[in-house]
Amino acid sequence: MYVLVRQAGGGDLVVEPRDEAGASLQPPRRLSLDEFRTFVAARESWALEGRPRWVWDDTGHTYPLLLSAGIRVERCHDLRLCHVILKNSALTQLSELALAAPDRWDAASAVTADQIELRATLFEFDVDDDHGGDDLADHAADGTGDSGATEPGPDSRAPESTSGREFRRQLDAVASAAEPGRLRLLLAAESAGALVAAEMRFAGLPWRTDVHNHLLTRELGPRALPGVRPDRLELLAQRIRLELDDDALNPDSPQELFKALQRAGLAVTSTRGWELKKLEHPVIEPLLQYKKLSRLLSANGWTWMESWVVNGRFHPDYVPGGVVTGRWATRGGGALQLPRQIRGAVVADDGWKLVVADAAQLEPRILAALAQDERMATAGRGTDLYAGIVASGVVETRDHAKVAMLGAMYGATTGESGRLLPRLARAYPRAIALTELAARAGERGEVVTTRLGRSSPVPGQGWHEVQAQAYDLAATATDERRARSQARDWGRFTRNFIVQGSAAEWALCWMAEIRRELAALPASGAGATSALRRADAGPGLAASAARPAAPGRARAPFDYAPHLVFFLHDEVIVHTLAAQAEVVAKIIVTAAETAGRLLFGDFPVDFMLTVATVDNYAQAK
DNA sequence: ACGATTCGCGCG
DNA sequence: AAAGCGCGCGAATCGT
Repeated sequence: MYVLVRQAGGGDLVVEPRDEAGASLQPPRRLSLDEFRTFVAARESWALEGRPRWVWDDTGHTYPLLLSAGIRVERCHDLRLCHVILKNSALTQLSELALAAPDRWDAASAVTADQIELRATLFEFDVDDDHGGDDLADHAADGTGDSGATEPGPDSRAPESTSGREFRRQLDAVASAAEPGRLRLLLAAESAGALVAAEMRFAGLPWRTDVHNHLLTRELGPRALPGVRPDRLELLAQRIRLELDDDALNPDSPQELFKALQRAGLAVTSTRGWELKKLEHPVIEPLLQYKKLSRLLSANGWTWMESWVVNGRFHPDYVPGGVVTGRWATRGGGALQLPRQIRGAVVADDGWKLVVADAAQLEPRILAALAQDERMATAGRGTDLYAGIVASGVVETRDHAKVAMLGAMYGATTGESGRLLPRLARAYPRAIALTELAARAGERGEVVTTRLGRSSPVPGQGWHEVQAQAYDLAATATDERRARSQARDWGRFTRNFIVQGSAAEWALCWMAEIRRELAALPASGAGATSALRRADAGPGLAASAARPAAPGRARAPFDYAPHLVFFLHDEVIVHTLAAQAEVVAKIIVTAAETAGRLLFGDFPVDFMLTVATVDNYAQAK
């Protein structure tokens, strides 16, 4: 069963039950937020199979509102995210949805990205009453409570909402696909990811600003006024000026620095760290040190801390489906780039633990399964995959195995990676053939598709023009070179797309399973409550252990039950009461196995995890 | 003066 | 051009 949910003005919501085919079961009803909470609670208490899938335009828009009202749902269907998948998927190319002219569902992603400007107003959500207003007027007339007053179904006299139409269009598209099961799983996983993203943002990553400040002070020296370098940074700047004999040099300016390095007789082509590292000169060491520290200051210094950490929690804005491959992106705060240097500031609350889990060599394992390459899968069975490749005698060192594999998946042709590739191809012909196949398709401008059915974008108009130009009679050698190079670029993209995209699907399934199992844990009850009480009573603990609900915010389950707090492509963190850490770790491991089966059935590939139960993130790995 | 682009570097 | 994929972000720099 499905229930369509739309936000109405004044915080009300309009609900409309739909059957498996998307047909209306009851006329839409308008509910207040309180009524809606009761409505949801009743249905979420049903057995899992009976629980509805809540269908709405945009999880990132609607769900935060529900979360702050203390409402959690088990599963949803995110029309915006699912539309993008179905519109582009090679599996639904002939569906009405895919063939339709671009409409507001295609513009939706761009619009919401601009609309949502929550940086300064964490947790202050406005109800959207701009779109769907026309439908609302009709539905509002139905009143609340008197279900059955209107004839249900698409033949209903009231015009169907755009969301309702879109929903049925999406169900039709899925049903028309050759293997609807794959897409169904993908849409469910994508939508579950959207729920996770909203919940993680809502709960936040535990962040100790005092520890962060301590780390910064130790590295940089005490905080300085804006525009002034902290001591240690200034000292390094002085040394750099001295070594390069340039009193006025600003080491932050690549131009100035480049000239100064040249003057000092260093043959550099840029000021990049990796290039400097190869040089011998007294300025190199302080310069590299300076770069490292100045990066820390500008990217994750005190300013960052003050803008992104609220009440001991970092609330990054995750963007599910933000990357074409299906990976998440983030907006603001740089959550996917938290440098190792400051991970020590991610500290579990007192009496709590962080369970940090990371999928080991995820992408090569995904490749092995995609290609049904049993030899490669065997190399990774029960062990580090790269070590397994070494043990099979394919290459000499783990480092070689890794660089060769990455090169195969990214399309490296030169250097060490390129040299090792033939050995990999001999040992794992199926896997390497698959990457080559994907690359060739991309070079021809064709689309490739992930395991569950997410397809790569078609190269833009400019791309085709350049290709066409190379075939013109008047084509110059430059035209041809440009076309070839561009084709190879796109080939490397599609080569990587199938692996990165399928890995992203695995990760979504993994997370969805974790989320579901965590929610199914028996309420931690006495243990949790007493832990919180103790913390409340203890003066030293009060600040972090018992997190009082922020003003105007309902107390969410995340304040006492184990919950996901971070996700980074192939890594998750669960924040949990210490007593439950062990069962949480078990859930995470089992979820990885389940995700593997969901994607690849019985194909015997292991998805190994590194799991660590720690007090702070820096202790993991 | 200000938006767009480039550089450089953090993460997977 | 590091050696190949995908990102976000801040500061410097470019362009108008």
